[in-house]
Amino acid sequence: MAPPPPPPASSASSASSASPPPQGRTGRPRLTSRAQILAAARRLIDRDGWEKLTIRRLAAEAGIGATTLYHHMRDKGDLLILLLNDYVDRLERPPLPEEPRARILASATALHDALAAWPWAAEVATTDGFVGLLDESALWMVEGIVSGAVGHGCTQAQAVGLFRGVWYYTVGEILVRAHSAGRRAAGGRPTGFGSLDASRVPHLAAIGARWPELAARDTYPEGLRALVDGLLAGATPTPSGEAGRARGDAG
Amino acid sequence: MAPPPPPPASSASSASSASPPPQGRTGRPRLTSRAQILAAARRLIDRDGWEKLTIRRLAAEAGIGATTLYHHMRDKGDLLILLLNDYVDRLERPPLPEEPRARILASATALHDALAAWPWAAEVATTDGFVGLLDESALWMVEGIVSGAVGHGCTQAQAVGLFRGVWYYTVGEILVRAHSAGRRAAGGRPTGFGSLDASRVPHLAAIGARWPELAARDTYPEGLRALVDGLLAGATPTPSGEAGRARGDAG
DNA sequence: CCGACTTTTCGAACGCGTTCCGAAAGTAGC
DNA sequence: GCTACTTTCGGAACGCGTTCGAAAAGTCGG
Repeated sequence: MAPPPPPPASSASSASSASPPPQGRTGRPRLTSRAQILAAARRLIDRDGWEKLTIRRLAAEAGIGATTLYHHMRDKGDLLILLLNDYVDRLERPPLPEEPRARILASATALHDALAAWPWAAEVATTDGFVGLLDESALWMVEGIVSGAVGHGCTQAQAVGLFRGVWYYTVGEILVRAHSAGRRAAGGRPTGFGSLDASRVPHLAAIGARWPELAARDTYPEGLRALVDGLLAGATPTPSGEAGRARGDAG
Repeated sequence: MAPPPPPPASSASSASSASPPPQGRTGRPRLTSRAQILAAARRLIDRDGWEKLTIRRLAAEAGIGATTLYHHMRDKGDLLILLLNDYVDRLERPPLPEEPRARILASATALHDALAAWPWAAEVATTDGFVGLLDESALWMVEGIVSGAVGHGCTQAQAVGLFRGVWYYTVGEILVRAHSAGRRAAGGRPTGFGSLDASRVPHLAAIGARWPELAARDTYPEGLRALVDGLLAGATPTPSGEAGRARGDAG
């Protein structure tokens, strides 16, 4: 029954720093470093757009065979996470508020904005253990949410639960936004709103043609506030360790 | 700035009923009906599993050429939505509570459970205008959420906003769950929890190895309740049409 | 110097979703 | 019975992510 969502880990398949083992290594030496591949990927994206980032094109840009790339990364998702860490690394890190609730909201908004500004985030954001694949330089957003929850009096379990709720809501918004934008860029129909049976779905029929207008608004902040307030209200305000663990969580 | 999320429409590219134009039609007559294709798809899924549902295999199962399928549906996403509607049609429709908040929760849970039980939902749930592609026999879940919101005193804008919040949260949970389950089925590493810098991310470091255990719990219901309560609390309780539209929504 | 051993490189191939375009098979008008 | 016209059919091909296996290029122990 319990779904297995993103757990963190220090360094998984895709580490961040280019490990320096050019000394006394056995086997054929590499002709291309990971840094060179990432640089080629950035060049390719800047020049042709991120949807043109394919394995073969990247290999051509880097001047190597396509299959050689698979000795530097497990699959394309790995490459995207590498690029994401690289992108977040360059991001400036704003100061977070001290007040717990404000810190949660600021951290979540930073997380959301980082993903929203990264058009190809949708392709990896739901990877198993995604959060655990982030560099420590990106984990400050997760830390901000968890620390805010703990600072408000949540137990560890409640804090992780709050983060997961925020994560689900955020990643859902990002993915729907990304796919809508993609289709909208293509020649999509305006999705008018035709004949709904008013006796079966009266409220939807009443909204009718207004739906597209209403659904086009950016309601992420309101939803985030509502979610966080609701979760914080359900959390025990006893700041002592694990007390009251039976309340407010899946018992 | 405003993202364009799922708007409904009565019947888009993928209608539900097999239209009956076998009379006086010009052009070459079809050898295969849409119903036959869907039946072949269900057969294929039941026999080999849904991950084996590919265009070519489906064509072979239906006894037609692969490219012929594209005269019956726009693309594979269309096929999946056809199958989803077909699946939801057979679903029993539980009675919904009268009380607005309870109706919202019941409708959202039904939506969530329907998607969660449909393993390939993740591939289409974020399609642009997804909700609008649903048959009326599936829209009762959306109607339940919107009607609950309106019944609580929300304006149309607030009701649509509430639905979108619930939709984002739900689809995020579904997608993360689906991708986690997929990887976990394969030989995934246990995602332990290595060495985090306690001075940079103290709370994450403190949680440490407990994260997987805490993240494995099913916290969807708590998050849903929190989100709905928060959004209802922010909505104006004036049940008169569009009054108070400036409050609680994107002004 | 020479065979193990290890690692990298990459051409060939697979199955995928999808597009192109010519051939086939009907109806409609004459 | 012909000639349009319209629609369906499906083989060929494209680019995609990914796997396989053989060749290449180093280190190491003797």
